[in-house]
Amino acid sequence: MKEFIYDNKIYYSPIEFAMAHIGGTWKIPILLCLRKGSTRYGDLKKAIPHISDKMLFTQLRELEDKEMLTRQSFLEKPPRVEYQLTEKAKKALPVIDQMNTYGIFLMKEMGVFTE
Amino acid sequence: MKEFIYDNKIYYSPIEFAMAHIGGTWKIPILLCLRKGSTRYGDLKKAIPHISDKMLFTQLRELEDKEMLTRQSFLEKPPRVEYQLTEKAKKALPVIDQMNTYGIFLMKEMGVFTE
DNA sequence: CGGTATCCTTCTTGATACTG
DNA sequence: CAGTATCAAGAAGGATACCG
Repeated sequence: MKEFIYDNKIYYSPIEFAMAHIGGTWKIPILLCLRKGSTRYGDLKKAIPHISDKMLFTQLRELEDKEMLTRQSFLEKPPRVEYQLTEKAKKALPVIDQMNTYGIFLMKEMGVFTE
Repeated sequence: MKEFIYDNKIYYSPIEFAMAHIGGTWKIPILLCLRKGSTRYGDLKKAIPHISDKMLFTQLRELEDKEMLTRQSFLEKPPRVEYQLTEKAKKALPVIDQMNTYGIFLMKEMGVFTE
């Protein structure tokens, strides 16, 4: 597999490319919350309590730039914004689920129990 | 899902835990090379030319600490060291393959072609 | 409500050089 | 051959405060 450039960044494998879309600490939790029904900024904050505003903000923008979600803003008072998964993001969900399954396997393997 | 602590580090989901094992830039490429038959430090260097010695060294140690590979050193001249995937790591391979498939899907979607 | 900006710290990665 | 050490640059992440 040859390396390639996308958006001024070099990638050496499809996996690196995939990781740019769903990797890092926050992207998967955000995508999972959106699947579970959260649509608004405040919903996401509640569902992921340990994320800072800055991280939620920057990660949402990155996901939007990568077309993993759409952002629709309504001109109301108080303001309302809705985030939705794109088809591209929905295709990632099975991968994420499998990763989750593997994580649970590892936790059992290492003797990590969660009550 | 409640957060949990393992090895003095806090995790908020099984996915984060899985990512600690196979995430980052280098762990997956290393695991894939070992699957493809590389067993020695030099083999890995050749198969992943853009990795620095420091990164290869530190990532191998981390993977060893996490029991994703075994390191067997032979007292010969010149020295010989062999790395092998553990069962735990082999269980990650389907996840990695699916991630690869998703990466290829994304590349096609974004119009990234590799000759 | 839903951001956005600034500053600062910490973690990750890279370059380089040296060793048993 | 297979590391190991040191230094530095850059990216990622957290704290805090303010805005439309």
